[in-house]
Amino acid sequence: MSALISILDDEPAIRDILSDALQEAGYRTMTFARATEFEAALRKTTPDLCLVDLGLPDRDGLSLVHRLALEQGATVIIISARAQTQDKITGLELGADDYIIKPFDPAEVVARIRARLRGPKRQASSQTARFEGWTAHFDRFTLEDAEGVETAFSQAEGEVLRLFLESPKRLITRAFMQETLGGQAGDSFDRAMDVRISRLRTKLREDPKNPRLIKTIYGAGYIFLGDVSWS
Amino acid sequence: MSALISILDDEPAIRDILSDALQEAGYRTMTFARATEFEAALRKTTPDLCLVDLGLPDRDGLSLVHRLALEQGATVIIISARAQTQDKITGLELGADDYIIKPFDPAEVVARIRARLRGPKRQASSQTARFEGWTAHFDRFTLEDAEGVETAFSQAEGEVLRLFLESPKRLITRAFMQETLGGQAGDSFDRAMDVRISRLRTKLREDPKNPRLIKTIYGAGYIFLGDVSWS
DNA sequence: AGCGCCCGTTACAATTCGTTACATTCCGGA
DNA sequence: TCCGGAATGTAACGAATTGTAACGGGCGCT
Repeated sequence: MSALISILDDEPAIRDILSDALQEAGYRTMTFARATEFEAALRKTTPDLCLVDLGLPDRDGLSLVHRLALEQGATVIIISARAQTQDKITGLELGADDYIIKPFDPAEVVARIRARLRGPKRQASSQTARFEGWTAHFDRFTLEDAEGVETAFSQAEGEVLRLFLESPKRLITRAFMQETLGGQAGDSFDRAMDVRISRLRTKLREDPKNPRLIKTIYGAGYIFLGDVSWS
Repeated sequence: MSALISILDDEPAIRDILSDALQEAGYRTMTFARATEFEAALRKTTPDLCLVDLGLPDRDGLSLVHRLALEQGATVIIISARAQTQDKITGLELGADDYIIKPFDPAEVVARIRARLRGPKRQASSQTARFEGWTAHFDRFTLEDAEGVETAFSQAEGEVLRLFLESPKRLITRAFMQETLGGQAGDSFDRAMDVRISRLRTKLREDPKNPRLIKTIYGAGYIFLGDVSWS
């Protein structure tokens, strides 16, 4: 299943252009004309990335961006006709990940979205992460508990763990995981991801009834809780 | 310690402008005129972010970007005079995180760098609300009573609880709840909302005959009583 | 080949949450 | 006050989603 991208713009032509280009590129899209509709949909499904047009008629777009980006931790790209540097700075400061000016080339928008969904970069030197008494050594593929006991984790488990540790306290959708970890997109529902998570939870000694670190969000994805520091 | 930013550009004026603006913004900077110097420095220190000018005299900039971004995992922003869409796409495809066109406004560059460095570290603000001896942890999906005992609540229950806690002591109509929480506004009355509230009341240990916190207004909706303080 | 480990697949159990069914409560009118 | 229909409470059911034990193919190693 590919990543889901929400488009919020009051001009139907813009919505269509973006939606077509993104679907052509293999993404799923949802379009909204008004902020209220968009917010209603947000309660049900969580998009992997939001394209938001500023200058909506029914709401202050910047406050929406702020709520989305900083409070909810979503990935947001602003699309706007306002090309002043100050507008861009304000938008980025409020939490947007990118700021694209109208008129735009759909191909560039797609490229910028790809760059965002590629996932957070890690410093080549950062191969160790500490969190909640654990230490993950990605160079050695081991997980060290508070007492210093090391347990090995495998490649697949490490990919998932790394994804979590790179974006703690943020919702990670199933779609995004498959996109990033390269599970084959397509017909079969991918239970492989569930199994990976299950195995990872076992190594983290999570209580199945009451997971403290990897929390499931029914119908959406997972959230990794816990403060992470890389070194 | 502030983040370290490497600047690679063959024009001294550009290097100075960028370096000054970034230091003004609180970053440490290192500047390089040629790719070879830059690569030599890379072996000693790893910058948190690299600003790379394409069109360097002594090397194909794109291959440098590719090595930096995809192989070494560095965060790279391209600065270039080439404004064609295809150039941007190629740069982003090769692993750059952003692509800024010359001439640029230094303030915008700083804003975009801030947005990049904020990236993976961004955490959803911890959402907790205290009311009448209870503490609701929306980041953890748990409800903590006065003794510190935590009970988990589910996604759907949390949506309703959040709605109440955001508007305490005010009437919340049934219609508003359905619109906001996205239940299909179909033909039939949505009993799902009643059920959600019922389940929530159970977790709040409400006396069914005499609810203290979630009060029903017959024919209208609900009111959440109780003083709420968010943090 | 034989063994062992990784990891996706399958099958089944558990959970979530909307729907249904019925009990209970509310409120206006007789 | 009593009655009846509408509104609300909630237990029970079931479809969809998720957890995980078990199986087996693929691959490297001896």
